[in-house]
Amino acid sequence: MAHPDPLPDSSNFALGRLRALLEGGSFDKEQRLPSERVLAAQIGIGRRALRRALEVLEAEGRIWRHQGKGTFLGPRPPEHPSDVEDLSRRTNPLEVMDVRLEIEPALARLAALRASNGDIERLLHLADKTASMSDADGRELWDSALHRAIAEVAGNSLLLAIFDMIDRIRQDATWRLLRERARSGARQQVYVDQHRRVIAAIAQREAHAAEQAMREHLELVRDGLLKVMTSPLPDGKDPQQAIPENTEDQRLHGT
Amino acid sequence: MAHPDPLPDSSNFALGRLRALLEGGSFDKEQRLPSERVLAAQIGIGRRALRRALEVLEAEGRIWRHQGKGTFLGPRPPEHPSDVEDLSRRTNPLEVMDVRLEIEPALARLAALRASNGDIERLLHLADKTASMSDADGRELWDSALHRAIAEVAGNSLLLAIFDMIDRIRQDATWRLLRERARSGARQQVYVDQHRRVIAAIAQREAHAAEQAMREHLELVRDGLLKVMTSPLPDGKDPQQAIPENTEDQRLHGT
DNA sequence: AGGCCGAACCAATTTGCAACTGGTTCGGTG
DNA sequence: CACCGAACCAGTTGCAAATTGGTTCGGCCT
Repeated sequence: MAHPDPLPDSSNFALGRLRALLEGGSFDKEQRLPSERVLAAQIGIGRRALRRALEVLEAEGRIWRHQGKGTFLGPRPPEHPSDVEDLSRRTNPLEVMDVRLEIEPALARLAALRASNGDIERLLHLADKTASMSDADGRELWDSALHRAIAEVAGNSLLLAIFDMIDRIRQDATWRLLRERARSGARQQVYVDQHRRVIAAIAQREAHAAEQAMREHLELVRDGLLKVMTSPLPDGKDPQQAIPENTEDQRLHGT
Repeated sequence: MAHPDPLPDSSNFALGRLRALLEGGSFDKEQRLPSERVLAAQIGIGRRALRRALEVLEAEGRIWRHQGKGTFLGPRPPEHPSDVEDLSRRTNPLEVMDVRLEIEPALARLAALRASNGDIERLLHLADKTASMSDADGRELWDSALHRAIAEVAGNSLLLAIFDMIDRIRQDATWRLLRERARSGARQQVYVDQHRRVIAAIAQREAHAAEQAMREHLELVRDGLLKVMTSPLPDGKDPQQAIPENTEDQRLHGT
């Protein structure tokens, strides 16, 4: 009886009954099955026996179940991964920077190709705002607004949505402390200059220059982040405590 | 009095009063202002006058407002763009394919570097399932599950989240018809072969081959999409009606 | 003892409703 | 004419109730 294949239905009446329903394509062609309580009553068996049969079908990949939702036909759909809280727990700042280095230079290049004069005025205004902020919190807000404005100007709605997802993770409170330290001191002025260089390239419609300027900017941001993460704090605190475990470098194109 | 600068408060008592509050950094250092009704009562003016003053402040970028939420200091945050319905209305299949061509080859390469034997078994099982489906709906489901499994194996949580966003848009009902046509006929068998080639490269840990195989697969999918979109239907229907206006080719790296 | 059923409870999700917010219109007042 | 008060519309949030799968328990039958 130690048969490795769980298919024989001989030992289970409910399983055969369920398979018949599934193959029959019932349920109004919807993917959702009735609730376990209803289904058990329909077949005329107990809920415990029904669940044992459903476990088999789920293991075979014919159905998938989720607490609070129901039981459905077909392969299990992806979990909703856009929750910023969950996601910012699973990823880490270096992953984020690698993806930003992949996305934002392309956005800057597209922005250079499509920016109107009004767009450029708006970017300059945001750059001024960013530079004029005195507190770290204000800098973060306006810096984010500037980078997003560039993404808007690029005119690719899907890339903009991807940027927004990354940006929301970036602004998560967990990493605020880390980024404030990476942004502190003389680095801030360099960032301001780099912002202006990106916008200047966009204003002159030099796509490649804009792409390169953005890449240099983000590489400096990443380098600052790396230094903060790997070097100990002057007062002795351990910076690693704020960083999830997965810190390996994952280049996207370095075949 | 056609002064271009909207700053003079002389004509408006409420505006000066509001500016004083904003500069004073009140409101418990929170970004949220009291509701219009409360704020109007505090200042001692009517709601209509208050709103006129708030319009000026909003145009200057000092505050932003949203119905149902409230009035806040600082730059306007990005609208939540992860709603699949809104997003699939704004983007188009070609934008999606361009981004997929940017993301998924990288995922295949990473998957080749990190796949365990169990992962590879799972990918093969999904490929078999995809190939065995007889109806278009089933093919779509299992094809999506296969591509996502590769993204899972890649092990970069942020890229996985980005893939999921794209995939949810891809599965939107609006484009179902279009993709079914692009997938029809002999093309289906080629897709099956390409899937197996990608998985074979992953199984042999050949990162570059996996990346290239995935790129070729997606390029063929995009070409099929292009043909369907640009050529008229045999029965005379206009395929353009299902496609938003923004159909220009937006390469991400073709400087 | 083992298998099954009914019932109850837990936990995650969806749904519906009430409260609140900005957006708008209307009539009244000085 | 500018302003106010009030009412209503529309979008958002928060919370409680209902629903669902996940789990445990006691009782019944073979």
